[in-house]
Amino acid sequence: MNFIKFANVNYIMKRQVTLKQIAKELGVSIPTVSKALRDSKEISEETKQKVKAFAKLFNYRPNNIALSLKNRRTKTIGLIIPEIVHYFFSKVIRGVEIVANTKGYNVVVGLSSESFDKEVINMEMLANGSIDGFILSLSKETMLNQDYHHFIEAINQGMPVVMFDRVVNDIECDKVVIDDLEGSKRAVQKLIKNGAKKIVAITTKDYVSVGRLRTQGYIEAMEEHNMPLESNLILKLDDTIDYDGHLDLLEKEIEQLYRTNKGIDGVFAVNELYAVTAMNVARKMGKSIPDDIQIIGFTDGVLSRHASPSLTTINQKAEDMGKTAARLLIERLENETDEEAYKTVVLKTQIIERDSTIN
Amino acid sequence: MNFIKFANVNYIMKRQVTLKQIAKELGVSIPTVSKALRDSKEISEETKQKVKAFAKLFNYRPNNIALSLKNRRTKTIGLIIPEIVHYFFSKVIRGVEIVANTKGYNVVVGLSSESFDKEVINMEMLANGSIDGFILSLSKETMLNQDYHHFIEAINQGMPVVMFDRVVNDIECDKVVIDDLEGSKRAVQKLIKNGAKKIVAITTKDYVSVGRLRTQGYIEAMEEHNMPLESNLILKLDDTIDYDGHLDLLEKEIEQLYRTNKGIDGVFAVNELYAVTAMNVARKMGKSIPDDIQIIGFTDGVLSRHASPSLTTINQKAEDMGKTAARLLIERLENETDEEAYKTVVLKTQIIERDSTIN
DNA sequence: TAAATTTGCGTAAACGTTTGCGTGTTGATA
DNA sequence: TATCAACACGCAAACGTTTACGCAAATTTA
Repeated sequence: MNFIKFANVNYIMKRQVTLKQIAKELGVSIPTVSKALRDSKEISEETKQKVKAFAKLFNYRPNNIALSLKNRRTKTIGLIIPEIVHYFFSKVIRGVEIVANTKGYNVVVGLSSESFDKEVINMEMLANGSIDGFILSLSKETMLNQDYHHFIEAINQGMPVVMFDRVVNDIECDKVVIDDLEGSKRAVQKLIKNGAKKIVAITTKDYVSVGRLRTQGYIEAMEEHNMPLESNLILKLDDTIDYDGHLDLLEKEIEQLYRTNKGIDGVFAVNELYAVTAMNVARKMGKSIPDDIQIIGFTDGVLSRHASPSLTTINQKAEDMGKTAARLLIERLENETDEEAYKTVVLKTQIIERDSTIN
Repeated sequence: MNFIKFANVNYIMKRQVTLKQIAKELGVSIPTVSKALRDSKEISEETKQKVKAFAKLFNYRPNNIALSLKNRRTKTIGLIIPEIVHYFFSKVIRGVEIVANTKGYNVVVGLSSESFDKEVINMEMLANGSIDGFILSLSKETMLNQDYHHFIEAINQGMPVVMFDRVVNDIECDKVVIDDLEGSKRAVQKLIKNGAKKIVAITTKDYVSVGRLRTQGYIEAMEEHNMPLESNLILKLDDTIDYDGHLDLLEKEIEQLYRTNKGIDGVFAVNELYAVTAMNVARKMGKSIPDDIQIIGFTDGVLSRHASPSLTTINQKAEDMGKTAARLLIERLENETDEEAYKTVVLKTQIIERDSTIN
């Protein structure tokens, strides 16, 4: 007999009790126990009482794995994200968790670390019966490679997939995105309306789908207001993997941008790291925010909120995105009906006004 | 027959193939297929070839749930954390993921949201066979309640538990913590050595174990240097749940602290939110950092790194903590040996020098 | 050529459930 | 008292694996 000790008291270690053990102990069959616990009318009141009492005493809980095997559904969602130490993605996780849990689902998280191979491996680890469906956002490498066979295979095997934020249009599955183009357009319009004359965009290379759309939003807003649209006003940064010194390089590039383009008075950045760095560099160069330069960044995260002055941002709706993705997936898992109606939900962004713009 | 479509090509939808189907197709028994795939010498070369070819063609993968049931181990770790939109905890997750994945484990994440009930519910959802062991950090409410029955029950049922960061000493299980006391002591010593004469501590209420220890570190350092130790130099904040306006309140309290204690020239904060807020408030009051006031915060996160000036911090070793916890758990899961030797691993912190102190 | 061994496969049981169905016992009805 | 329904339970099969064991056929040995 095994013991465990707490506060100097020894507790008998009772391994998780099964139907079999209850049945044996009570001298009935396993199905009888099962039925008694599920209140089947096949079983007499007396037996039910007995079984229930015993089950309660020994804290019986049906083994989830056995149920999963029998039901051929695990009530578990696989969530693959490119990076977890990241405000946006951790908020998405939270959204997924909240909806999943209220519907009785668990969430297993896989990290691709922006790597194609890890994305594939993670999906393979989960696709063998461990989960009922995927929620995922593409790694940067996958976007570069444009190799989507692992998604196709998953869908192919009847495993529903919901993509969010970084999606691939060609694949037929449910998707959740925000109005990247519209949102950036409004941000740039706000800078223009606030009187900015020379606005730069700090963005990523075009293979990042959301980066491309946000850049496009900047361009359209500028064009519609007949603002000077020069290619050197658009700084496209290579944000592959964070390495040490990444931040230094970022600062240098932005400083360079300011120096080669005198008179910049507006900055539109596609993420909050770029925005806050743009602000810090400007301040080090003696500029005042928002009087000399106004700044708006995408993604409303901790950096924006706690920067000084705080940053005006476009809310990326991370938690909503997670919740929506989870709802879409669970709906598809539980309604075998409307087989082929894949949806793409577009979430509306809004501008959170803070102190890096004139309000 | 079902189809899926990609790039305008129809693919036949092949549901995950099983041993049974392969057996039927090849006219052999299920065990033969199983053995063939596992290269058993009971099976002839010829049959092996045939089976393997077929399995490869149909991309056979053993069903994980069935394996879990048979082996009575899921190769899945349950990770319960109080909050996910949080630099420290998301880094811990990453650490756990990395180690878990390299050892063939999955990680299912549960969020307690600092709530006792959710912590219990999450553990119950997972403890019924879904996972092999827990890694967890206590919710604030649990620390307040001091109700640990759910941990005891888990351990009681033979489910190993590893606690990290916010641990409870009375429970016998593996633990990973950092040298909170030692680390804070060194931080405060640094401020003293740098010439600070009037140092405040901004900390949490004492029921938060790590807060208590860090406060204790401050006190010991102050005492050892014969510095004035006044109770109004220690600001103990109630950091239960983030509600809207939480930040405003925080700023007010800190401003109050500065106003009632003239001549503060050193701040020791137990987390980076407090540190960055202390800095922002000081700056708004016209103080210069680090010339007028030097600041050191616990936890080396994004806020500290991207604040301006950047914050000197104590590295909380989040990723190491996750990795260590995962290693401890997996070791216990895989070595049935050394039954009762529970370990507590203490990770050493170090000070990351940045611009909020004179270096 | 008979006996012993090896080879190659199938059977059965197990992991922990649930559910359809069969069956013996009880009590009521004719 | 014979017949029938209702009751209360057990059996079997199923989910997808793995593994110990049994057994016939093929091969080797004496």
